[in-house]
Amino acid sequence: MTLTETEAPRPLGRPRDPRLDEAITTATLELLAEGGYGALTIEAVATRAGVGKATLYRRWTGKEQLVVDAVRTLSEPPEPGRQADVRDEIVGLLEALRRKSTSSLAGRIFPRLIGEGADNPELMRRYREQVLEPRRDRFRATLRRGIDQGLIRPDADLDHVMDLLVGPMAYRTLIRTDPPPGPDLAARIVDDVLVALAPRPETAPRPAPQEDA
Amino acid sequence: MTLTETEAPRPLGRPRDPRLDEAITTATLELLAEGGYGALTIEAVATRAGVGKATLYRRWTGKEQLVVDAVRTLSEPPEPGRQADVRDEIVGLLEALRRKSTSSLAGRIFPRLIGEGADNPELMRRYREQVLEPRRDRFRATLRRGIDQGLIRPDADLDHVMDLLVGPMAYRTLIRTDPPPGPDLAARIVDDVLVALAPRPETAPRPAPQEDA
Amino acid sequence: MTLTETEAPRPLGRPRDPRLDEAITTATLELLAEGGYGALTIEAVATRAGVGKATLYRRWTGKEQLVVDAVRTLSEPPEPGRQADVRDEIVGLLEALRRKSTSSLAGRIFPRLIGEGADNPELMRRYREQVLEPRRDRFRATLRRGIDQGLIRPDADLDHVMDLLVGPMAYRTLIRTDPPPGPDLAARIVDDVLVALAPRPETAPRPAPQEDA
Amino acid sequence: MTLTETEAPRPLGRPRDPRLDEAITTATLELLAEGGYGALTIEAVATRAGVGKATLYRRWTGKEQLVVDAVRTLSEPPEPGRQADVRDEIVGLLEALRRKSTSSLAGRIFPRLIGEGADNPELMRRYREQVLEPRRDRFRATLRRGIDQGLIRPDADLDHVMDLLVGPMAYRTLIRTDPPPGPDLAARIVDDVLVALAPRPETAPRPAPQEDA
DNA sequence: GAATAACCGAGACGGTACGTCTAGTCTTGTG
DNA sequence: CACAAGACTAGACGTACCGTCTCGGTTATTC
Repeated sequence: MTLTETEAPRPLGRPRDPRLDEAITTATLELLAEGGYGALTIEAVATRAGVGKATLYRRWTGKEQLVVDAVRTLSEPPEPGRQADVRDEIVGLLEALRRKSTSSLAGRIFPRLIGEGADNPELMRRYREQVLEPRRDRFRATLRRGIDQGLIRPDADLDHVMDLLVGPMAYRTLIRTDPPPGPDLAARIVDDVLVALAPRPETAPRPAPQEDA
Repeated sequence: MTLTETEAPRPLGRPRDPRLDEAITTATLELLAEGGYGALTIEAVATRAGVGKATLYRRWTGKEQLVVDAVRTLSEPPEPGRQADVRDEIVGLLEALRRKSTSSLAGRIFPRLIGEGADNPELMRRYREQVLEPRRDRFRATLRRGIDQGLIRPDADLDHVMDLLVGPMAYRTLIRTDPPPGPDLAARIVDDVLVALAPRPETAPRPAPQEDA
Repeated sequence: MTLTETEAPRPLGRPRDPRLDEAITTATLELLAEGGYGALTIEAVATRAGVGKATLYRRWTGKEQLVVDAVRTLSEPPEPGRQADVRDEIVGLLEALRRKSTSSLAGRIFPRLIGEGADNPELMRRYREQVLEPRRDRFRATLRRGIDQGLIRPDADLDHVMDLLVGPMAYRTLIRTDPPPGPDLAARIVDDVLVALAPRPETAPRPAPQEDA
Repeated sequence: MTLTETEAPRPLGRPRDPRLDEAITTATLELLAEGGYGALTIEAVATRAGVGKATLYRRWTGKEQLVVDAVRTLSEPPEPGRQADVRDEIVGLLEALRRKSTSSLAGRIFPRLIGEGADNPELMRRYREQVLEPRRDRFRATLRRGIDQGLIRPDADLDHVMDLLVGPMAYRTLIRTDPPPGPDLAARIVDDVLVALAPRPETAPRPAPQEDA
């Protein structure tokens, strides 16, 4: 049974040189590191990569797409190491986010993507799928272990939980950047939020607002 | 006692036409609304405002400053109405943020500012001082009332509390924009977070993580 | 005695497809006719001929050579028909030149060759040898008949005579193109010039310039 | 009676710097002299003239117009000196044409203009009006003196006469460039052609072609 | 009321990057 | 080897903005 399946139709002509992808991506990241987004021009990337501009436009439609791809290769391993203690693992994930955002190149590029994304839904979609979602999957698995261990209510909406945990950290690294968030922030966020998420059947989740009316 | 004090030195020459500030700001906002940040060029602003480019550069040093100022005039009233119930008032403040971010012009401009700000600390500083801080002051006053009413622990770090409340909302409107946050999000955040902030002397703030070791 | 002589060394591999020469030449002429020299790009020729660019460069070194060859095939028959009257035959040759220059594709291409030739002696040489000289040979034969018939002085420099006859026509079709030369121009040139070339032993060819000295 | 007339409306804004016209023209001619038409790129002209590309495009619509203007300034004085003898003066004019065409920069540029002109009537028109016609006016005046002195028939069509004289020289400098025309060519052309143009009431202008029938 | 000084609209200026196009070469698989 | 397809480097094209400068001309204050 020789199922031919889809079988890539093998395009005609000279195939694209796969090494150029890397040369271009590297040049992109170098330029970003050296001069920020403002110094990232297509012409500079092409020159630094030793590549014609046409080669660049053949593979990416513009600067933003190029940056997304470059950043993706940069941010592959979101693995903070598996911890025995789920709470510590969550802290580790948040702390990894802080370190990445405050120190590295990614910390300069990420806000740009947010900015571009506001007028460019396609860019945002690609970023979400290729960068954000893989990380969220990783995070979600950890939270599931938290449920198994009785740390988190079994009926909790894990997406919402992630919003509560990641949101404050993102806010402090992107928007309220001054004073810069310290290394204890992750633990503070986790401890505060986990209180609310703890399985506590005997406590009313909402402390009677009518006392104020 | 007529203290002359600093007394503006009264500059020589023809004074600046104050109406032009408004014309320029209006043109800026219109262009942003029509074509996004990419369509916002100094030349287009000048043409639309019926003004020479020099007049623009006489008053602002560049595009970013112009945008910050324009946005500031746009976002003056952060007043969601004073509520009797503090909890409802906090929900109102967060919901106002969501509505602003998801619907209006500001929702397109704000991410751009974040992006520009990453490489432009001066821009970020101005934005923080002129837009962010006034809103935080407003929010902080509300939280103080929450302490007075016994809703929030008296020793809570209010800046941190704001991070916990605003962070998730910002995260959902800026970064994890899909699916878009709904009108119930503000209440969910507030209810979850306030549990953790409630004055609860008899409860350990951290629910014994050793059960997992 | 089978003398092997030069005996083409019979190249290895697949032989060149002779039909492609024609396909390329045809495509070249079509493009010239449609959009002029500016529309004649190597890529367009290759596409139209259904041929790879390499095939083109394998046979011609560049655009100019290609055009020369294409024009040559176009302008093969310079035969205006043999006339009994030599004077009429000369008129016919000049008139053929006028018609060719003012009406056809060649009239657009020929000036280009002149232009390219100024910086490209090799091109000019090929053009001269392959297009010009054959026509001059034809013309020269007619003039020889003119000498035989007593129309032209036997000691006349026929190359110079051709310059005197062809020059004015070329000038009117290439340079002083406005107003465009009419069908009577050939006869006017021939009649005027032949006066000077007539065998007239009793007349001094040069009307005594010493009267002015 | 204050006739307002047309009165140039005095354009708004900063006036164009007239020195740049010259800088650009000079750069154009230098580049043409150094590398021929192929080396003449708009970018090179702008760089050499120390000028932005926009400045160039503000004043000329393209490369051809720029070249025409540059050539015009180059070829202003077509004055070979007024000779007592009209015949010598005509020889001088033709010889000046030969020298210009075979030696100088103009000799490289002129053929290019012919080439471009074939597909670019507007360019040809400008060239004719700004370069050619002034020279022809000069030539025509000389021919009129020739009529006055009895050298040329009073009823001669002077435009046609110029074609007969200039045509052969142009042909030898532009098209049949090999062998290159020598310094005696002008005299040969003039002497031959003037025979045909001489006032000769007693001679039939056409030497009986019926002898050949 | 004349001088002075800064304002104003218009638009030229040197630069820089854009995205497209073509030239001429190189690299695939196929014949 | 030839061939079609098309990737590749190089670099010019003409356009768009940037931020500055230079005009003629307009308000204000100061002498």
